[in-house]
Amino acid sequence: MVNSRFSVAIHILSLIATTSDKSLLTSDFIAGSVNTNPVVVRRMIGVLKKAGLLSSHSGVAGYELLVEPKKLTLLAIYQAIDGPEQLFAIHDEPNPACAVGREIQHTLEDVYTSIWQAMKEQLQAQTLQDVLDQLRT
Amino acid sequence: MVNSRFSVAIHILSLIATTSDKSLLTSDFIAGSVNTNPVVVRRMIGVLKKAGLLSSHSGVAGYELLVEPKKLTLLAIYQAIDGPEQLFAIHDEPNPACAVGREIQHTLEDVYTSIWQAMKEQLQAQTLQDVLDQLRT
DNA sequence: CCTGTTGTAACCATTATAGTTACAGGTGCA
DNA sequence: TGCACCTGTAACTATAATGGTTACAACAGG
Repeated sequence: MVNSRFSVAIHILSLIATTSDKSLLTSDFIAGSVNTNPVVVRRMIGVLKKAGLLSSHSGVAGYELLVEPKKLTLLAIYQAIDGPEQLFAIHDEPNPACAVGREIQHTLEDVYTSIWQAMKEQLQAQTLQDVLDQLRT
Repeated sequence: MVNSRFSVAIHILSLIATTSDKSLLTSDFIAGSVNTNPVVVRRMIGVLKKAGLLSSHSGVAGYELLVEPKKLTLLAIYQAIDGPEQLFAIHDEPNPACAVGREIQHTLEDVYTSIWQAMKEQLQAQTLQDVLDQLRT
């Protein structure tokens, strides 16, 4: 299982998108909703900020989305947090003296690339707005 | 990134499928190709055996596939090794007092389920035989 | 100036992973 | 029968990832 950063990132962005009073949006408040430590939130926000998804100002509460929820695909979020494109690790240095060992890495990469492509399509097809819509129902 | 067990499992099964002299197939030999420890191989083989994909006999060298490579989908292998169906962890106990916190888990599960379905289709579409064919080229 | 906030570095506890040692017990051959 | 070789499995270890935590410098605004 991959880590929970993608889940946390979506949670944070959803919270920012749905909170109209931006002054409420402190890392402490967000951490309370996510149920984690404020530093974990600030760390994640730093990453999302670097990717251009939101803005923040040192010393002052309030985060703002820089991309409309409708235009923010889950893929963009995934890439912002540098989610892995190779989902499965390939064991190091199989024996090149063996016919299978020599070619297995390349073959597995092809298999995993096809899986990643399928995943990517799913991530591309869903936006933060879709998530927000589901939250409301 | 998920662990390398899926990769190792495919490597092991490929090796068994392509080695005609079954008496060569000791955990030591396989470990040499995978480049790991024989115990790691025997452990993995134990899992694959439990899933009915191959047979082995205590004390005697030689493993045999119990399913034709053409009929052995990567999905079956994936399920044999108990690969995760939830690829992304969802953070525990978001705050139920918050509108987002209350619903986010359920929403994320839906998102991740759609991703898993897409992955599943890819895994279902490829067989061990496809892997073997790619190894030869 | 003081309070509350962000941004970061540093550190820690927990867990997963895979490698390793060790050994009991089966197999088959000299 | 004894030996060499194998499987199966338990137990332990080193390493790395993850997420939580403490600490603090710097900033903003009343």
